[in-house]
Amino acid sequence: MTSKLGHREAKKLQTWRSLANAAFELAAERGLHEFHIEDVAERAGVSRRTFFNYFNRKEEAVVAVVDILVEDLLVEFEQEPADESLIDSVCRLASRAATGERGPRLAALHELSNRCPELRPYALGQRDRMVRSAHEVLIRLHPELQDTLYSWLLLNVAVTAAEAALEFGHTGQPLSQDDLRARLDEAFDYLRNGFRQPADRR
Amino acid sequence: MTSKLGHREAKKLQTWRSLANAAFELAAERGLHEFHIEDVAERAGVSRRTFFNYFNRKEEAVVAVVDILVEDLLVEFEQEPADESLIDSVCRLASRAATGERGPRLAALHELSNRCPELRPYALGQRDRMVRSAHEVLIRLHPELQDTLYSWLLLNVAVTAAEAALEFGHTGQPLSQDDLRARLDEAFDYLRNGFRQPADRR
DNA sequence: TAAGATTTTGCCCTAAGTGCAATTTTTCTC
DNA sequence: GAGAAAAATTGCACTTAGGGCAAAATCTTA
Repeated sequence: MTSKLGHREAKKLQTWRSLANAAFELAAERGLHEFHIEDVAERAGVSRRTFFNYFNRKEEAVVAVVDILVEDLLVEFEQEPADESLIDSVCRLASRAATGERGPRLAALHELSNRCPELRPYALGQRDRMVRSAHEVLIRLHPELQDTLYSWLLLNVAVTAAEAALEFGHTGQPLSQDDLRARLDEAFDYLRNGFRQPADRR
Repeated sequence: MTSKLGHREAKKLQTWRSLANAAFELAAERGLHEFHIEDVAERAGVSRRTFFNYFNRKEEAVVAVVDILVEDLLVEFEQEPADESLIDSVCRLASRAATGERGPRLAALHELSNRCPELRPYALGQRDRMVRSAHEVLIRLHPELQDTLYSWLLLNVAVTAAEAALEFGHTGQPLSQDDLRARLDEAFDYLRNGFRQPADRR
């Protein structure tokens, strides 16, 4: 990740991460409106003006933690066995995204954007960028799928499925890892076999 | 729509629409940054302060036109024949959303949010709210699907399909109605029959 | 038509957001 | 390793967003 970066770029990445983490923590602790950009800068050990060199608004910084969480996912995705069914690869990708250590932090952000409606658009923007990055990787792995509806739909649908699995328990308490995996399996079963009426399938 | 509203509420709706339209027009004419909220208020014939009684930010007002475009769609959706396959209903809903007179304006907003990255999060937020509204209608029609992954996934996937069909021609010129319908059919074919590899299907 | 409820508006203040130039930090070259 | 070049950080100034508050205007109801 940080492997081949000069000192300068490493430091930039470092402050970027500090700012993103600080913003996320503050939002999680106090709520989106109960802190100022100056607070974020201070916690990140940097000046207010510098914050604006990295982000345009508070909300952007808060959701940016997702980038930190998923960057290694894309690397793993790029190394999937090429002979495997694409949908299996994507399914495992989505599964890894929603489970493991990532789960709690993603869920926290998710809950945060439920509590603060102003945050939601930016969370969605983040999701959108994530899908596009994944799509680029996918096209690099399968150039023959360039400009096909299939590739784009598959990824969007996979992320939607993962989200739905995450969000589905509207009950407040987080899902267990097993429950989450079961939901993901259900969702991907629809993807594999088509959206017939649920009644048809039972 | 406007049928059973008192004079007061009708007027509120009226100014809401004026503001949304004014914001959208200004954004389309000049670009998102080349006008101020004061301009929106002026064009809508209302004070600057009043703008903030309806929207929190410029971007919200710009994307709000979508609400005006889709409100009648949901009414139609609610009146679908109950004995029809749900996926057929949803498919027709998506098709109606993307084609006809709505198409150009939705495409315009879409293009606008490509030109102005700051707008994109709010466009996504709008889409999200739209899906949720549709989901509420769907649950009213099919209460047995409440709290199922199926209903939520189906709708998300349908909208994604419609969007992908709209967006897919990245070529600048808008798609013909026939092309668009063909893409929608392709997308919904995946939904009906599952996401096998494209190669498996030909 | 008068009292009550709701919306609009103006005033004012804080914080967001940005250009610019000075300053500090890193990189490059010899 | 010293000094020039490049890039990042910072402070300062200034415009606009965003929103609280109370007065004015408008609508509703009896």
